[in-house]
Amino acid sequence: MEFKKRNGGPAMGGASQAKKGKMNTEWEDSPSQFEEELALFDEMEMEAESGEGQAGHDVIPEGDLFSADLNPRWKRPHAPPLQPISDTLIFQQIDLDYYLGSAVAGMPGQVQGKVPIVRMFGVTDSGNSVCCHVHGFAPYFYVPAPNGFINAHLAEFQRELNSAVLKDMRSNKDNIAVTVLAVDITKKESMYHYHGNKPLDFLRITMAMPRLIAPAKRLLEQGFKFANFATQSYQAYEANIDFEIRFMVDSDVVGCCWIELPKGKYRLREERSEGQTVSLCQYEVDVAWNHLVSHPAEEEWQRIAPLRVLSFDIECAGRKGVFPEPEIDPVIQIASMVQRQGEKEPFIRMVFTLQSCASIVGSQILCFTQEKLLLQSWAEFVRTVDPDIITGYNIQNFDLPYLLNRAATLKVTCFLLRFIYFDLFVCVCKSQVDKLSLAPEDFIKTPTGDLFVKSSVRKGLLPEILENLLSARKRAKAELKKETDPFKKQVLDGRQLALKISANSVYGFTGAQVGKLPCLEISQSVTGFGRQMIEQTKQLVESRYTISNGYQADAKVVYGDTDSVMVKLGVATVQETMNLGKEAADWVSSHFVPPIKLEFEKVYYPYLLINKKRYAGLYFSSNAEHHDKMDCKGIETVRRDNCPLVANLINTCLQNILIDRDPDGAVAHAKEVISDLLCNRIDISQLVITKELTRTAQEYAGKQAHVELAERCVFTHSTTWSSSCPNLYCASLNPYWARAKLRLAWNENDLY
DNA sequence: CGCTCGGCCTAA
DNA sequence: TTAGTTAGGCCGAGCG
Repeated sequence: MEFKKRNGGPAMGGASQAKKGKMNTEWEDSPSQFEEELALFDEMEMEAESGEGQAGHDVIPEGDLFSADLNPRWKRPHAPPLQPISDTLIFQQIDLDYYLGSAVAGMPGQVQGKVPIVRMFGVTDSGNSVCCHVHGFAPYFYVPAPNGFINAHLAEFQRELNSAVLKDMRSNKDNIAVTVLAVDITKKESMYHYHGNKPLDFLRITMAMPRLIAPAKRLLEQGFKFANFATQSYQAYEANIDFEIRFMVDSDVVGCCWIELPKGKYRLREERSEGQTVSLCQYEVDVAWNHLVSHPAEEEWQRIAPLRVLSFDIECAGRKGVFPEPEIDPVIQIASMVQRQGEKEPFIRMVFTLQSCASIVGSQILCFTQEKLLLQSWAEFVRTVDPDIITGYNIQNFDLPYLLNRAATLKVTCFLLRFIYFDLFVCVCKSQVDKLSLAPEDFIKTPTGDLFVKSSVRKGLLPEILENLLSARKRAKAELKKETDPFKKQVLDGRQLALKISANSVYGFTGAQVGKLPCLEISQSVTGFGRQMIEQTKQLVESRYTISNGYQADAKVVYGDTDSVMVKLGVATVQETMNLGKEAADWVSSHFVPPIKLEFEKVYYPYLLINKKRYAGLYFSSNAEHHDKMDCKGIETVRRDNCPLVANLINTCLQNILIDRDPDGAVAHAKEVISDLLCNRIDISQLVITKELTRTAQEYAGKQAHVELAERCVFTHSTTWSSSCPNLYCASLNPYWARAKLRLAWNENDLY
């Protein structure tokens, strides 16, 4: 479940990112509009419930344990009987992992000892939960077959490798008898480089369990001998593929896709009492890996099952100034909401509190006199609600571990919830050009001198992946256009964005030094092409858009970085600049080989170019009458290693310059701020930003810290004027702690 | 004072 | 066990 793995919330930088335990000493929020809405909601809820004969109160008297009978609506929908012989089982898979377990009778694969079993958790259209055990899939990798290797050698190779791996084991807790399940010969080509479209013999080596892949690879690479073949090193291929991923690729399963188990092709585990089932799911089934059907996420298979999402947040009674510790500080409140995927409102809002608590609008409250009962009861609540997804702000790093540790400290029995806690390119070497007798028109040389064969000779793997991604995005965009349901629209928009990001990231991982598919030639060639294209664009634009060609001004490329160029076209209005910019982009594109093209993106007016990777400007994209925003790149205003005083000052000065067109006003403002600083009229919190400062302030805890910090800041500050450049104004502050150097400099020539 | 280096953060 | 990249600006520290 990806949602659970991630840290929630915005990045705030540094160690203080970790969620703080909250103190319950003060209530700072005043009644808000949100609360009024909740009150309204509550009234409606009351009315609805009284019709069903529900209790009207929302605060449950102290001491009551949560009971599943409290509200039957909270339970997952009843699961109708399932007949594997006549019923097809279809569910959306939301989590996938594997474990080592005993083979199940009637399922394929090894029978003896522990075998790897893939486990999928999912939800049906009717909201019933499914745990599906998938049998018979084993991990494998490849090595090139040595010269002279024939089928008759397979058995000997397998036997030798098997005993080598067995001998290599330090202990054999699982009593593994067989390590190498199979070896067969297949025709394959290495993805790296072009080999003249001639697949070679590779040995596909299937192991009994995933953790045997690494030792087998190591033994083969170190030098392996069998039969009459000399000791040699075998290079392993695809030995670094995670078992889950291997399974997903081979069975066409992708994240959160829909899975179909055809009738008659799976078994239902029924006897709960005999311990057959291992999960709390309503249906627990076994299936052979080659019998499950995975549906590509297109059309109706893009829908989302009615997943149950629990979000929660805990409050601890911390000691003053100390981060709460589960061994000491009690959990005093757990607020939980549960919502079904696709519904607008949560159908459960529950607050579990220690001691009494005022009524909270919109929520039901359970009060406890003992913390132990609170935790026990909440665990029971979660089991009843049976969420598919558990989420919350940083719960993975704070709330969940805290609850588990606290429950252990208090010796709460049955707290341990059954959380799923989730336990190329052508695929050329220069020396090969002669060998494979490639004609010059068969390959191209990139700006970095690397050679790639053209797709007419052999289409690479990466172009294939990219084409698939881009065409899938095209389809998603087309569906988005005709879709009217706003919710489905969101899903489709997310899908097309994800596909775009995936396509862009293809380049990224070829540059990774340690990764699944490193290829420096590709990443360097990509950047090389980028540089070349910028250069070409500059030549083209500056040669065509000139006064002598009848244009208003000589165009000038003012700035460019990696994949973009800023052109000063010299026309009077933003609208004219947009028109000319679009025309120029199309014209330049016509000089590039498709699908490469130059796109018009935006107009900056005015544009303050401070340095490479540092500029600001008013950003116009669609409407020439109004700028969308003041865009700042790389400047103090967007950097987090400056105190707010600096960012605010620079921001105001930029507004003066760009929006008000008043550079003198900017200087005046900067002088005023410096003067305020000198006269100690600046709020110290404007200077507090660095981690060190924040920490120091916490240590002092209280006003005393502010006084001390203020004294030190004023004591250490100094100002300097630059005599050489009247437009450069500089003041440095507190060199010891806060990086608070103010700098404001511009040159009229830099303003476009 | 000027230079280089490492640390940090951003652009793309 | 776990991992996208390079280019580049600015600051502070250390050195001669």
